[in-house]
Amino acid sequence: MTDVVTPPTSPVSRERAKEIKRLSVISTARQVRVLSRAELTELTGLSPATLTPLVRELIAEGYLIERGPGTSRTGRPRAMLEFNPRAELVAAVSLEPSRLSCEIADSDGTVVAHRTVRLAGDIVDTVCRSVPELAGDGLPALRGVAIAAPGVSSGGAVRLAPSVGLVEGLPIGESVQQRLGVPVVVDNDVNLMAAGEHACGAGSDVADLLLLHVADGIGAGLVLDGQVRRGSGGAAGEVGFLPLDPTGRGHDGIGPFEARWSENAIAERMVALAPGRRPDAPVAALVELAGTDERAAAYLDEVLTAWSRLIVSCVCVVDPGRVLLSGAATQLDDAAVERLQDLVTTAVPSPTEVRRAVLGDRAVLHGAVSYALSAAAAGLPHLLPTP
Amino acid sequence: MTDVVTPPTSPVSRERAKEIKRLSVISTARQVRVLSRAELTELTGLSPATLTPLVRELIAEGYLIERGPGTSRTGRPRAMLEFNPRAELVAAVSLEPSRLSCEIADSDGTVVAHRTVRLAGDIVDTVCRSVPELAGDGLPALRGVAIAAPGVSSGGAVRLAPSVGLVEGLPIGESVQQRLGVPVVVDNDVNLMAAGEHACGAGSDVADLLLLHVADGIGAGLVLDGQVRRGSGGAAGEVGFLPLDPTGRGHDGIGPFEARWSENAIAERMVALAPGRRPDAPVAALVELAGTDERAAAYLDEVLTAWSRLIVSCVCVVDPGRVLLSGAATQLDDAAVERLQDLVTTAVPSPTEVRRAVLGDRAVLHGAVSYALSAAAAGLPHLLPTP
DNA sequence: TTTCTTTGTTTATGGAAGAAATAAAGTCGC
DNA sequence: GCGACTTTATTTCTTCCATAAACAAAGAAA
Repeated sequence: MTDVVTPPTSPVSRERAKEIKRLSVISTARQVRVLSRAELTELTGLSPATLTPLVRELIAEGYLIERGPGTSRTGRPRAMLEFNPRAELVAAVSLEPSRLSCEIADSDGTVVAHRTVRLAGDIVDTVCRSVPELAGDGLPALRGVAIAAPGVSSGGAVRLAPSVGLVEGLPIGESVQQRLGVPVVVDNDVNLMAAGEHACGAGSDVADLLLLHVADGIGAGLVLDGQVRRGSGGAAGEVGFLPLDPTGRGHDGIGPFEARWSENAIAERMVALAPGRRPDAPVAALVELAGTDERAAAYLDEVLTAWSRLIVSCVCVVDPGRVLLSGAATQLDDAAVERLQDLVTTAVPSPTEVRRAVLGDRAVLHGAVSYALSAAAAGLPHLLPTP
Repeated sequence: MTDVVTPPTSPVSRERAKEIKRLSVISTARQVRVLSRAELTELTGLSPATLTPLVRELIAEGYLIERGPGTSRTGRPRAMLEFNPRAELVAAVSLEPSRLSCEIADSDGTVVAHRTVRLAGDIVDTVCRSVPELAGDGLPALRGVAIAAPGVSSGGAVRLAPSVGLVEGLPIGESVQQRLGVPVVVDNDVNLMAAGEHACGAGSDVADLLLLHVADGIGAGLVLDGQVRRGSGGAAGEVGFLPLDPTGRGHDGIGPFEARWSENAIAERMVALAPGRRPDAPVAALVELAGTDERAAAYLDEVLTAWSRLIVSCVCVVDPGRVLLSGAATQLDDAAVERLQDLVTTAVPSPTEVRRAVLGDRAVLHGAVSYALSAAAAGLPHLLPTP
């Protein structure tokens, strides 16, 4: 919410109108992938007379590629146009403690180049050197940069930020934007995952979803009405702080709830249940052990109950309709997911689907792509029918 | 999210452009109230050449009234234009068990006419007769109708709906819209209150807020990024179902939490604490009694703690930044509000302001006005997700 | 009065939207 | 194989509007 000063830009200026039409065509083509001018006429509502020169322009710019005539039963065959995903590149930067991973992807989410660098010196500087290097001659096609930071990214408690050297309130996004000249979005990694699953994962068919990510901590990403919602201080989804557990209070960086039910906590408990080395995938190990060990089964049920209360809380507040399990929670098997679904259904006033996220590691990347592309279209009235 | 059959409307057609400009001017004038054409040029970005005929048109339609020349230090004095709130009327219909109250208000929220009728026969029919009657010769200025229904209004559990004779899934909004020919919005009364406080109450300066309404039940209304968010099934804000209380489960129409901490429950407890007749304003009575009676003070603290856990839950999920106390919670005195604020602050990761709502009974009305005006602006038939 | 300053209106001009005619490129019927 | 028909793409032409610039209005200052 940075646009406060009404810029003296007219609402329907010539440039804006042109921009809107361009984006309308590009965005439609991005979705449909291969289509004819006739289809563009139907989908965008633009007249053929408008489209002819516009499409010519987009072909010249490399957004569209003219393919041969398509099949047609009758009449003149449609000259097919194919959207060129390589015309739009996006950089996804992931800040981790002491490392920085950077990926260049096209608008399909196909990674064109990637690199991991050690984090030394100024973050902004590192990003601004890495991205152009990696993009290479594709740099002119760069449409946006999305930076994923662990923890809360803007305002609020920047609890994990110090670990990657972020100074609170440092306008890292703006700095990078000014130096690279493209839109930059900085956000929490969980929010990006939610955006990714919404764009092309387990939530692509709905407008609202909640993604519950279980890792070292527990966080949620919220999509409402097709947009990631961050709340006033960017702390939406800090569900680890939910007051579900009467014991334990205070916010010394970790919420009372997440201390007990995070992947870490489960791993520790697993060591107690099945002595040996700490499992890499503790939840998967727990699920497996629960098939034979009674104590493990009981503990699994405890975990599911705890998570269900988390989910129920979220559902009661925002009614997302769909909840995606991410991170360690993905390791649950079908039976466990179904159990979780039952626990939620009996406690909640509105029908809610619980399922696993599907993008895994690639969720953040897809979210970054989605962010960067929609950042390019930002500032325009939303004119496209949501899929 | 019914996939609306993509209307072949072009994104920047002539009509749309005109409509956008008109709305741009009207909405600016509505905010500023009295301004000159020169100010309109600055604020809307439209050129003087565009404004001259447009303003003339709006004057002819009664939206603007030309006043005398304003004061000016130098140069030609500005001819002031005043926005005429009476040019836009809005109907707010409130469905209650067995009654239906209907108000006609201008865009200031000033009530022009009101009436309460007993609910007999078809609701749609009653509404469609009452509104035009009440509007009288102002009917052409009617811009929208907002219908407030108790409980969840669409999809989800229509728990209170049967009490007002609603059939589940009945498209009451569409029916009225077709017969009256203006945009109609149907929503939960708590959502309308939240919209009202956001438009011109205790939340007019922020983009996000959560309104906690305590009455027979407990419900919350959620505004995120300037819009009321209803969730996928319209059940967002059903905070009475939060799993905060280990005891009591199941959703037989009333959440486990709200059964214990609603106004009703407090009233009953008050009768036990101070034998006599059941107080009209139990929370106010409790606050007063707590000054002298120790048991009352303890109970008040219990209530505040319970409410604070409710608030904390919501804040952790959506981080609204501001929480407004509505309904019975408005009866808290400053000290109690401050206590609540403290309880919330210590348990929450993000700074959050707790204060009383200010519109009281008029919140729903102002919300209805806000809804109806923005529905007219969006040109959307009705904003509710169809189940 | 003259001149200056700001405001509002009117007057060209270019350029796009919209509609319709035209050209293109096939299929189908005979 | 040839013409009629169908659908698609482009071009043409008219109309209308955004932009800009010139112009008129209405007072204040000199």
